[in-house]
Amino acid sequence: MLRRVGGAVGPRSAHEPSAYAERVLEVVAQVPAGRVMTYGDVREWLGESSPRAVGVVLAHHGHDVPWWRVVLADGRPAPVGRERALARLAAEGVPVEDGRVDLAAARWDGRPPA
DNA sequence: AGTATGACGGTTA
DNA sequence: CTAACCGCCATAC
Repeated sequence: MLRRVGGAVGPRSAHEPSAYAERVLEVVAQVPAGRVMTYGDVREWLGESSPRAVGVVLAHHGHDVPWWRVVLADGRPAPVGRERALARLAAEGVPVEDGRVDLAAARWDGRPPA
């Protein structure tokens, strides 16, 4: 799992992600390349929270996780950095059509790829 | 401590 | 098919 990237695991900045936020980041970090997940799916994995909360967490602490693999329920990337996300997704081989990910084909069911 | 905001989702019009 | 509204809940101020 992707713990801190800054080296030491000890004391970090004052704005350390809460346990809840880490849980969200954890899930997103597990999404394999070439696959995507919706905010609602992440929420389902967590068993609680709400898609909005997931978005807020990613917006503030998603810098270290493949946030572009988390898309809206309709298959479109989040409004912020949508271009960047589409480029990344396409590069990973995710089926994208007219700015929308083909969820039927790329939606990750949470099962290990291998 | 209370209020406002936001990388959303689903329903209704 | 598109547009608008409400509900949701952690985070920021």
